[in-house]
Amino acid sequence: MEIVQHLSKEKLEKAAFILKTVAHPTRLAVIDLLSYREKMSVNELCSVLDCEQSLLSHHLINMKLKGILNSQKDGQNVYYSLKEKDVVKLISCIENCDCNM
Amino acid sequence: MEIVQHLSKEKLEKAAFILKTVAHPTRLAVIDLLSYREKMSVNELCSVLDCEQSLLSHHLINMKLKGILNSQKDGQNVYYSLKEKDVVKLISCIENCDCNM
DNA sequence: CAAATATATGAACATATTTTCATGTAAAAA
DNA sequence: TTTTTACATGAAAATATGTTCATATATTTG
Repeated sequence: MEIVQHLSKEKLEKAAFILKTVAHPTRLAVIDLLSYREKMSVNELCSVLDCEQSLLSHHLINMKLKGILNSQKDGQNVYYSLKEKDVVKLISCIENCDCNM
Repeated sequence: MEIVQHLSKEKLEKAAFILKTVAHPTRLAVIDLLSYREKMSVNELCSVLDCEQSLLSHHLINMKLKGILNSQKDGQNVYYSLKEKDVVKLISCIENCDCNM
């Protein structure tokens, strides 16, 4: 009886890495919003999400760094958009789960 | 121009919560293994995953607590199985993502 | 019953993540 | 050209998570 893992250590680490950068209410909300609106400025996101500017900035920059978001400067504004659109699927995927809390 | 979030704070928090408990290489590996094998004992998981017993136990109990796993004692062994099978989808879902690292 | 095996537990420690706050920079407006 | 607006940055503080280690408990075996 031989049991082997079929997912490599690298794949597991990459998957965990992506999941971790998504696993936060604010960041999920950003992803969700950007799945409906092509792009949004930091300010717009700030007010919709009711999140402090600096904190949101940290989140956005982090998500960009990790390949999930894109940013594009236009005048004073910086518009963020989804780079990795597949992450949106994670949301609908998780909505079916019925885990305890 | 009115922008609203369509996901409630509760939904976002629940989703982030589940994603967080999944977002770890070892825990992902457990989920993956249990998607192929109905159930596995702590010992089996330990050796396949090459993970220290106590550490794995902590992970398993945590996942059980959070509604992802089930456990069932049989003699000296404790068999863990997937309770929330939908989480398996997260793995294939994430495998398509192409984020930077 | 003593020893061995399988698992759990909890505290201490290490590390990582999140949040806050004060301040910096660049563009636009007054 | 000062002020305002939008955003970024970085360090400190707060919090959460992961890991280790020593030990406990239950079950089985000799």
